[in-house]
Parts: sequence; C-alpha cells; structure tokens
Amino acid sequence: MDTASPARLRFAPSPTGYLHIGGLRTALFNWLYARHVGGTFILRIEDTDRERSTPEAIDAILDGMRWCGLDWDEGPYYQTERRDLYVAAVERLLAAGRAYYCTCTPETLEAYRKQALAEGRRPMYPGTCRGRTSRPAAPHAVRFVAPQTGVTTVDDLVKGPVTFENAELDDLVILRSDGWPTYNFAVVVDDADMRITHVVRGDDHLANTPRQIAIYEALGLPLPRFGHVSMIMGPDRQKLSKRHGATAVTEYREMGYLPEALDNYLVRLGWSHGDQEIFSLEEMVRLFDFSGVGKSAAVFNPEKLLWVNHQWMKRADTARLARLLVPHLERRGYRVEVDPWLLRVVESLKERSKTLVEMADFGAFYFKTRIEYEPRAAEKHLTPEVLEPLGELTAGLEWTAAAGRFDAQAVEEAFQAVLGPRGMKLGALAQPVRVALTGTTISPGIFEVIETLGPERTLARLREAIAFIEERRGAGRA
RNA sequence: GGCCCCAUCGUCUAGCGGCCUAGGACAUCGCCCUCUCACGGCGAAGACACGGGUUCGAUUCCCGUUGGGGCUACCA
Repeated sequence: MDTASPARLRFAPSPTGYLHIGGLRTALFNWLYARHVGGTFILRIEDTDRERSTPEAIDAILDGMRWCGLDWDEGPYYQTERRDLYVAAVERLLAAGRAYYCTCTPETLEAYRKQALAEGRRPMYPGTCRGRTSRPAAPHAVRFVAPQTGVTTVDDLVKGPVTFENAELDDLVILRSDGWPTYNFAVVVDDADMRITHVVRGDDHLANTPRQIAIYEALGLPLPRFGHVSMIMGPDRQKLSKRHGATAVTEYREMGYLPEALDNYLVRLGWSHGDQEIFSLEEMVRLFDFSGVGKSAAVFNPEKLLWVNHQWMKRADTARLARLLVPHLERRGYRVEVDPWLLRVVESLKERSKTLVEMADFGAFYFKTRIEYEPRAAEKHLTPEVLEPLGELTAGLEWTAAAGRFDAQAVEEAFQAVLGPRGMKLGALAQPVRVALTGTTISPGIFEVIETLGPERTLARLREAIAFIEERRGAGRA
C-alpha cells in the first residue's frame, strides 16, 4: 500500500550560471517540505534559453545540491528534451482560440514600448495580431490570449492572499519564433505534467503567478498551491550577486565550510522555530513548515554563517573532519593521510577552527618539517633567559620519552619539574616552547601540542630552538 | 510611470491584542576563566519607520505616508 504523501515539489533552476546561495535556499525549502510531508522532490532543469544555458552550469547545480544533501526522487528533467509537450499544448490553445500567431518584430515591439513609456502609458502589447489564427509564412511567435477582466487571487503559502487585476495581464509570448516555449508557459506545462502540488520559488515570481494561472485555466489544468519565498540580499539591500563576494555554493566548499552549516544558516534566513539557531538536516525536516517562513527579505550575513560553521565544526565527527581536511592540507603541500595521528591533530584543532581552511592554516605547524619562527614571536620569547629552562625541559622530556610515556600528563610533570624549583610561572615557559614547536604564539594547549607532536618532533624542534637562541646570542656578542 | 510584495536592535529573528520596562542569536564592548588563541560563563550597549484610526488596551488589526524590493522581454 502506498502511504506516502501525494505532495510533489520541485526545484527548477535555469543553468545559466553557478548555483548560488539564493537558489540553494529555494531548493532547500522545497526539499524540506517534501521530506517533511513524505512527498516527492523533483529536479528540473529549465534550459530553454539555449544561448545562456551551459553544461558546466548544470554540473555545478547537481554538484552543489548533492554536496548539501538535497537528493531528488525524480529527474533531472530537461526542458530541452520536452519540446513536443510544449508544442502540443500550444496547438491546443491555438485550436481553442486561446492563442494566436504574432508576426510583430522585436524592433517594432521595442519601439512601441519605448513610446508608451515616454507617454506615461502602460507598455502592453497593443494586440496588433490578436485573432490571427492561420499560420503565417513569415517568422512568427505565438501569443496567449490573456483575460482582460476580473481578478486573479493567489492564495500564497507564505504571503497569504494576493489579488491582481486581470486587466494588467498582457498577451504574453508562449512560443518564441525559434520554436521554443517561454518560461511562463513551459513552467505551467511542466508543473502540470509532473503533477506538482506545491510550487515554491523566489518571490520575484509572484507577479508571474497570475499569468501562469491564466494559462492553467486556459489549458483546463488543476492549479497547484503557490509559495513565494522572499529573496536573499547583499549588505546593500540589493539582490545578492557576485559583487557581494562568494555567492556560489561550491565556493563555500572550497572556503572550508561544512554543508550542514550552510544548510543550517540558509534555513534560518527566512524560517525560524522559536529561538533555536542550530538545526541538523533531520531536525529541519521534522520541524519545517510554511507557517514558520517569514515574508520579508533577508540580508546575507557571512559572519553569522562563519559562526554556524564553527558550531558544526565542533560537533562534527573527527574522522570525517580529517577526511575533509586532507585536500586542504594537500593544497598547502602537505602529504597526509587519514591515520590515527591525523585524527589526533584534528581533535586538537576542531574546537578552535571556524572553517576547514582555518584548521589547515592553524594546524600546518604539525606537518612542517622545519619551523620558521615569526620574527616578533622569536624576538619576544626565544631569549637567552629561557635557554636554561628550555634545556632542562628538553632533558626532562627525553627522560619522559625514554620512560615510554609521552602523554599530556607526563609532559605536564616534566614542565613542573622545571618550573617548581625556579618559581617560574607556566606561561614563562609555555610561550617559548610554543614558539619553538609552532613558530607562533598561538596554538592549542601546549601539553596537548607536545603529546600530539610526539617525542621525536618535539625534541628535535626544542633542540633547534636552543641552537637558534645560542646562535643569535653569539651573533649579538660578535 | 503602472501593478505587486515587504517593514521589530547594524544583521538574522521571537512576538500571532494585555505575559513586552519587546526575548534569543551573530557582530561590537567590558569582566571572568586561562600556558597563547579559541571555547565557555557573566554583563553592557542596541529595535517595534512615521501618521491616522479600531479597541478599555496596540509591536501585534485597518488605512495612509515614507523607505526598500520585485514584475512590467520572443531571460528565467
């Protein structure tokens, strides 16, 4: 028995560029609702604009969606493979007198529009070809006979009821002179054919909805529910675009973001559930509903995304993080593989890294064969005064290593053995050691670093630092 | 220009007539924790765009103004 919900939703991007943040959020909302009600999620590629559509863009869309965990149950369907369907629908409209051939050239149309605008009139199609029912020999498009009276009300899932005057509707072109359908027509034919029950999309399509409803009605097709989600904008309150920095979802992967973090951040842009900020995909699916979707547009805030990512980095499974970190390390020239040692490294880093990129940069010292000291750090901490304690610590750690235990606890004891008798504070020794081991004054806890580094690397680096100080002292005397 | 949508801290938002001297989160600024950096804890600052109504009572409902956005293509 089929107990699944009959709800069918779709994401229908046009492959004219990379998959951007706004598109991904639309996809996410569709996917979440479909999963929430146990319905079907369909992917459809709207590639009828053959000038601007590219195979690379299609790959980018599929890739981005997979990365974010938005799996589809049907498709991808391609509109360029469904042309017969649109043409057949056009024929039906033509036969029913709900469409007509139009031979007006783009030039005359453009001239007319300009004139209308200049005179302060509405730039609508003048209806020159209305009623032309026989196929012209000249190049022609097909126009839809739009209703001229009455109103159309869209009972929107997020905006509520929105009413439009049908007199505002234009006789729009449904079939271009190149034989391909236009957007407003193809969506209707496809959504109906695919039995879409909820059309959820950006609210830049709200004004298109009455035009589409008119087509549904002319074709005698049942109406789906519509839901128009507000858009995502840049800090300048303009539609998000390349100007605003990274907007392609794959860029976020390269910048070291986790897909669950991007999903989490995006779902909170326009949707909320009380005061909760962190949601797993599973939680979103359980909680998502249109009643929680807001009406107003939201400004994309990279800083909050960074924070959300940090939250997910801390929660992430260490082995998975290690696997994801590898390419970032390789990009920096470190040959590593996922082994227990890398796991330890990641473990020491995950709490304090906001992104994988940050983790790779911050943890690079673990992998370096030679430590370069930051000049200021060396200046301040690798001084002759610490030569003796450093030497003593090195000896102590050698002993610790020889004893076969090199854990944080044993390391700390070695430190105390140096510190205690001298009445030194931990910081006075920890910082020089930190510079010796990492080259900088910033790192995870020093005992943890030493334990992770292991005796061999630790002792080599300490000796090198001692040599460095001695050499510099010698140079100073000369 | 016309039509449509939107309007709570800088940003994301809670609020669905009295619980609001408006709550949370990011960012900012203090303090605490502390071997550095983070994390964490505590605290500060910070908003209902404006004007009319409706109501015993409006952030919440209605109208207008203002501001922002979208559509107005043989792009999607």
